[in-house]
Amino acid sequence: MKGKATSFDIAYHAGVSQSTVSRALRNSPSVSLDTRRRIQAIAKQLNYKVDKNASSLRRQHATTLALLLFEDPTSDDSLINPFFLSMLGSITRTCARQGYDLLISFQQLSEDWHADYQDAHKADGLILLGYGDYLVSRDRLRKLEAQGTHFVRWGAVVEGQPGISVGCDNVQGGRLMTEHLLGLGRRRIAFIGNASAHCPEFLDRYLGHGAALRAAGLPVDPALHVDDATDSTEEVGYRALCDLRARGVAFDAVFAASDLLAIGAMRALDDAGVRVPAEVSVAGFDDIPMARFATPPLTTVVQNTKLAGELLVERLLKQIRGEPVESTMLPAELVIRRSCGARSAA
Amino acid sequence: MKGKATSFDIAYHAGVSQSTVSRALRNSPSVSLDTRRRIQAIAKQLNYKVDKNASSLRRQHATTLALLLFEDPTSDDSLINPFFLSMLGSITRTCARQGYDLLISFQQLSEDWHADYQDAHKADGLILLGYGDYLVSRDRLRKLEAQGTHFVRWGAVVEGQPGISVGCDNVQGGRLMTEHLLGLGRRRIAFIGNASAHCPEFLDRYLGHGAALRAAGLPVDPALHVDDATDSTEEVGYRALCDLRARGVAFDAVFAASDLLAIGAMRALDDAGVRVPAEVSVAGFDDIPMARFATPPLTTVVQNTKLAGELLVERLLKQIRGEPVESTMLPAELVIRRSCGARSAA
DNA sequence: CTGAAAGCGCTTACAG
DNA sequence: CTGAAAGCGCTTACAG
Repeated sequence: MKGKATSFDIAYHAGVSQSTVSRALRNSPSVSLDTRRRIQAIAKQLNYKVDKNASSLRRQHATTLALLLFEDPTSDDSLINPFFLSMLGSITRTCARQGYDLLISFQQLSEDWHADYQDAHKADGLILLGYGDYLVSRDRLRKLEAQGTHFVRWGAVVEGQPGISVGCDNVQGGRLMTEHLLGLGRRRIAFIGNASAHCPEFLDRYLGHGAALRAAGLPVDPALHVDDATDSTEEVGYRALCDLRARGVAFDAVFAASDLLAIGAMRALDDAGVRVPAEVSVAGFDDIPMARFATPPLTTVVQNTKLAGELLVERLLKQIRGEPVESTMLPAELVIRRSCGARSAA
Repeated sequence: MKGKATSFDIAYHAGVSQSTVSRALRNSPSVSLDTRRRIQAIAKQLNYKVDKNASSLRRQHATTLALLLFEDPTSDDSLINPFFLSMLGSITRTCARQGYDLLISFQQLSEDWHADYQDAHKADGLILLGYGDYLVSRDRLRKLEAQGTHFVRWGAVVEGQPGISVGCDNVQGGRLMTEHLLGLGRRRIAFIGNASAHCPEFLDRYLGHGAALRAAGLPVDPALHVDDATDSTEEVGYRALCDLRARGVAFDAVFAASDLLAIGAMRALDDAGVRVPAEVSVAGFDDIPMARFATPPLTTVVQNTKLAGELLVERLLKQIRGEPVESTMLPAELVIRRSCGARSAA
């Protein structure tokens, strides 16, 4: 027994042909139960595993998915948006449950991430995660689609976008949060987050925010909008809040388009001696693990990442099988913590 | 052009044999530069990628590594220790830089994780991450070693352990932190974390803690040690602190063997109306991202996860190439934040 | 510097 | 229910 055992070794030990071994190991009913059992026992005993490369090559199917996490070129080398991390667990486990292996790669938005994985037959399909400029990634998505690559992405469900997405109902999330803030008696709500096609998720959250405002008969004041916050980092949130104060606009609440932005904003508020939530309410979006450990604990919008991961994998697998699939929107839900304060009156 | 292009297609277009195409694409100097360039250009134009399965099968080398994150069976389905997450980025990037693909899988400690990946020729080696009972995993490690599987693990560097490890200098980290606490005037330091061979990392931290105590001429009081904290979760930290208080022992500091434990302990302290750090100092270990957002921000021990990831990959690759490798210990460093308070005197 | 040929370890029609 | 044979798409001695 030098090197790994092959199906020929098993065949020899079992006294059958190699083809029968192959069938038995795939549990083909055309092999008698007895033989099947016997072969499987020998395989186990010899510690035999079907060679994945040979099998994939022959079947033209890798039984592997690739998870591509793409980040802004600007972002720090070691920084991963903690939000995606929560999804990672769910995706990994769902793949395992389905018998698929998962390749993972972190890509700069600038790189040629659309290539490789499926072309080289490494994976049967791609799962795409990552913020970053949507208008940049859209072209890549189109190319992927043109090449017939199977892929699903997490993100805003946008009309006429290439491929299919699973995303949170960002409009609803934005609306719910602003309604909550209004219910708390807040009237001048600053919004931090770029609201353009570059950041469709932030845009939707802003749209929901505006809808809630208008429904309450309140104006949408552009002076309260920090529109140049495209990246989701604490630094950007910090600066956004400083800008807001530098402009001299009055506000009694801050709704940040992500938790990281909100946490940065809270720190700026603290540095400026503004009390949260006594003077200003702060709200975020995502419910990353550290949201509950912020000071004060952050009120935010949860997205069901467990379900999201499952849907992403399931949709991709369906697509690979040639079944029809559609984009899906997951409901958003508020988590009320202390950063917005309590209702002022009954 | 139906289906993906193969090397035969390229050969046809270039007017050479398929073998020459294969050589040219691997950049073999035995093919004339001209021909090489021409073939590479055609390949690019046809969007050709070498089939990884065929290549791996033929070369008997997958150019793929597998990252196995193993967790306690007890831990929540979606919970991943945030500490490992920081390492993930570094590992992924290092693999990419070396031209290796990375498979990822989360395994329950109870599963047969030692099998599969290398036997099925999916990966050339394994990277093992995860706390959990070391005495349980050790047997698996031995089996891996007996099978000739290449692997490296993150964790305590233990005398006579199977395989090689990259880990933090936990003894040093424990010593530094206790010295810091002592320097702050604390004398009754509770330690949360199981100190046995089941948790060699916690054990080393405890050993360092004890060494610092003894060096200062202070006793190591077993009453101050919560020894049944084997899992690294906030809940366990919370309970540990409650136990400590229930026992009625006095303490002016808590050194938790991990940040998650420390954060749980701080919450219990807060619930009990004990002020941190005014009445009790709290320290952790790991420096997970949320440590700085805890209330108060947590003083802890940083481990260089970027370097750790790089070393893990580098060691594994060396091992695969048959070069000699050794376990390595990374230095530990304190991050002083507010949870321990300031020096009482000058 | 290039080509013809063998073979990596499987899976799967095809024939019996 | 089982076996002999072809072939998945490469890489690499071997020969020229």
